[in-house]
Amino acid sequence: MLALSPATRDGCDGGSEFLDTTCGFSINPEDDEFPEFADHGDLLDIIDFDDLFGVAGDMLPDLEIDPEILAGDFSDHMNASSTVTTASDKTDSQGETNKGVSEKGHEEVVSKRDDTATESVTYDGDGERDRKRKYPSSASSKNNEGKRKVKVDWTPELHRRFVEAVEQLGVDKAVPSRILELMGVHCLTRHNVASHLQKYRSHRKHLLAREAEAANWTRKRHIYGVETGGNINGRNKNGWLAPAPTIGFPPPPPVAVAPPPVHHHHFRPLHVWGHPTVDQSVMPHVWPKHLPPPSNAMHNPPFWVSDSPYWHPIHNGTTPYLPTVATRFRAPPVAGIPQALPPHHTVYKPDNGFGGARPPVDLHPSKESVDAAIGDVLARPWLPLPLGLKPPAVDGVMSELHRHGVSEVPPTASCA
DNA sequence: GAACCAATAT
DNA sequence: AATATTGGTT
Repeated sequence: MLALSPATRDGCDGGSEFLDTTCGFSINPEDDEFPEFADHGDLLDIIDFDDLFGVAGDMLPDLEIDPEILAGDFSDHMNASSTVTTASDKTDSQGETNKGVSEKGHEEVVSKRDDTATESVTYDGDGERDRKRKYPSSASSKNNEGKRKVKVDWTPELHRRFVEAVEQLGVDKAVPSRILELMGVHCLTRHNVASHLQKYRSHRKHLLAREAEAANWTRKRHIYGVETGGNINGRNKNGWLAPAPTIGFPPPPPVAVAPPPVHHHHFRPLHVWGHPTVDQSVMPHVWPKHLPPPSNAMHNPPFWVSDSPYWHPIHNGTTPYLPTVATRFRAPPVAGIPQALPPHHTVYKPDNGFGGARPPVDLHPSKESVDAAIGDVLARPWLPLPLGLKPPAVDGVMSELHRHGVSEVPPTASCA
């Protein structure tokens, strides 16, 4: 793979051999692991490769190899040094100089393709799939006369810095040039950042709209539905602060919160787009794939399953945190362990997506409403299911319980 | 020249 | 389909 330079921001971790003052990246000639990190046990923990690159490994950041290197013996170069430098001191069409990256971060993930290269090479750590073309023809075939357009690989680390910069500036005041300054990643051009910013805003807009609708839905629950589990006077029944007004979901419990997954020591790895953090392998096959999973709590029950998708603001305690739908899901109560029973399940109403007066019944609830309804069910599975949701088959439940060591099921609580 | 947005390419 | 880049406009 590329671009995992273990150099730290203060350059104190002995990763200097990987520290590239230009836009560099590390290549590992090994297929299965990243031996250059072998001496940095923490790094292996810090970096969740599955999160970063997806289980399938097909969303790996691409690596562009300097044509000069490609012209030569590729493997020799790889073996000679795990750092390959490209895109240094190049000028893009705007005349902005790619000054290169002086990586001071924990794990620099910066790469940049050079379209003048005749080949784009991807190293994804998989011998079977270690090279592939991406955007093979664009600049090579039609922009070959000296223009040096490079395609930026917005790796999670790069994006993390981007988001940090945006948040630091404020989303409204964040303009490409300022972002670029704050990021301190000099191999990017203003145009690169502008493009990314455009997408970021677009995504954010979408996200906010979605959350607004979810919040709207929640609000309607309060207005029309039954009290939903104890949001009283801004606090829920356990005394936690109510969620922010625009966020319709409860915040993570402050005490009973399970620590984040143990492999996330120093930062929560960011997603590559389209690659959810949640381990899909633990999901029931029947789970609708467009819905967030009901957490893998059955295996390792966190009470708070949270993700930090690529585009989301970084949740480091100092920056705003926008919970996503996925963050609403908590572990279902364990069979046999009594829990305080909230009064009722919410009465779910179809949602036409608009607030205000009681909406006319719409037989096509929005996806958000369905998501929220399912989320609510998962949060309070002991309550009757809302209309339209079917309980799982008893057999399935029993076998699942057996799998988790629950062989005895107490008599029916008959609270239906 | 910068920023934004739409179109286009991959 | 998602994402990055390019090009046009302000």
